[in-house]
Amino acid sequence: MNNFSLSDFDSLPLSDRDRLLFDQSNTRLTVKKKSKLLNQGDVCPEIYFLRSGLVKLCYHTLDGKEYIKSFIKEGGMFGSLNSVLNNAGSTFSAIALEDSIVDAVAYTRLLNLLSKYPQLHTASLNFFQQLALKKEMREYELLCLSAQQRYEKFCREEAALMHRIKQTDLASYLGITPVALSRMKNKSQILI
Amino acid sequence: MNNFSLSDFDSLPLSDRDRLLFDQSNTRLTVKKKSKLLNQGDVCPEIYFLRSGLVKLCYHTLDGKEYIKSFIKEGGMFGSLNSVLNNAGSTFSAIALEDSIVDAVAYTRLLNLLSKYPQLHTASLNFFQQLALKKEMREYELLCLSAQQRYEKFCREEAALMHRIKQTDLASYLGITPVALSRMKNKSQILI
DNA sequence: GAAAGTCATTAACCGAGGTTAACAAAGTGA
DNA sequence: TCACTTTGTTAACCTCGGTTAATGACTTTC
Repeated sequence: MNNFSLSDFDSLPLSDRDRLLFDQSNTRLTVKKKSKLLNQGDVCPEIYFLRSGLVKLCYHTLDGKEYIKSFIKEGGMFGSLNSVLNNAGSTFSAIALEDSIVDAVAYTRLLNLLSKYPQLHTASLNFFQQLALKKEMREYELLCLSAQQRYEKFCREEAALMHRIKQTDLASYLGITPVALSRMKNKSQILI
Repeated sequence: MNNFSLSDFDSLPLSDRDRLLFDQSNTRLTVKKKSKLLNQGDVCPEIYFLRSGLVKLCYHTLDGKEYIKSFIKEGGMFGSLNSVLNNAGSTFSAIALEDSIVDAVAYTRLLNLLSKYPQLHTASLNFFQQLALKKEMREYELLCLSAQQRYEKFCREEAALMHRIKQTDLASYLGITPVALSRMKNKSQILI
C-alpha cells in the first residue's frame, strides 16, 4: 500500500501550469480522532493520502455491527474503489483512530495527470497490482486461518500497531468479538 | 474478471512481426478434469486464459485441507500474482474441474507488448482495478457474512455454476465443511 | 474531583459448525 | 456387469466463538 504516494507526483517533471493545478486541487485536512473521513454509502470520488495519524476502514452492517477491513498508517493511502471506478456509494467508512492529517485529491485530477504523464501509468498500475496482492493476502487469512492464527499473525507482523489499536478494533479486524479476543489472549503464548 | 482477455490483444493493431511473436508465444493446452494447471509453491510466470471448461483456484494447508479461492469460468483468466509480480512461488494451485482448454502466455510477453502498445496500458490497468474490486467483494463476504449468508449469495449470483460444482467444492469455497453445507441446505429456504 | 463514558476481563449459557463415522447414491472402470 | 471410488446425507459428540451481563480500571468532561 505504501509504494505509491503523493511523492510519486512530487518527483514528476510537471509543467508549471500542471504543478499549480495539482497543488491547488490538493486539499489538506486535519481531522480529530473518531471523526469520519468517508461515510459508507456516500459517493466519494477522492483519494486520500495519510500524512500522519491512524485510520480504520470499516463496514457497518444493518444490525449495527462493525467489521474492520484494514488499518491505514501514516504514509498509506485509501479511497473507495467502488466510488472511483463505478461512481457508486462507498462500501465502507473511514474513521480516524488518532488525530490525523490527510491530503485529499479528486480521482479525476489523478486521471488527468495520468493521461498527460505516461510515467504515472507505471506507478498507478503498480499501485493497483500491490492493492490486489494485499487483498489476496487478506482473503487468504480470512479463508484459511482460524481467528487464533490471524491474531498471532497480526501480533507478529504488525507489532508496532498493537499498542495504538483498541482491543475492540483489533477484534473487529480479526472478525471476532472483543470478548473472544480477550479469552484468546489468555490461552495464547503470544501476549500483549 | 472478464473485462480483459486475449481479445484485447486480438483487436490490437500489432505489427506483423509482433503478431507473429505473440501468436507463437501463446501455448494452447487441453487439460483433463482433475489435472493441475498450476501447483502451489511453484514459480509460474504465466497468465492463463480459459477458453472452455471450469477451473478452481485453491489453497492447500499443511494438514491437508483445501480452501477454494475462486472458480474460473470459460472466458475468465488467472495467474499467480505472487509469481508474476514478486517472482515468488504461487500461493495457490489451479485444478481443472472439467475438461478445459486454456491459453498460456508468459507475463514478460505481455509486459513487452505493454511497453510497445500504450493502448494496452488502459486494459491492464482496468484489469487490475477490477481484480482489486473483486477481491474486495470477497473480503467483504468472508469478513461480514455468515456461512449461511455466503451460501445464499452464491446461490443467487452464481446460479449457473451450482450444477457444475461438487458440493464438497462449494463448501470449501464457502469456508465450511461439506457436512455443514449439507445440514445448512436443509434449513435454508433456497434449495439446490 | 465527581460523574459519565469507554475498555478490558470474566463467567454462564447457547448455537453454529467441526469431527468422526456409518450408510446410501451415483459415477467410473476393467 | 460387478467391484471400486467418489459423493452426499445423517447422527452423535465436542469445541469455538457469540451473547449477555456484571465488574473494575481507564479516560474524558464539566
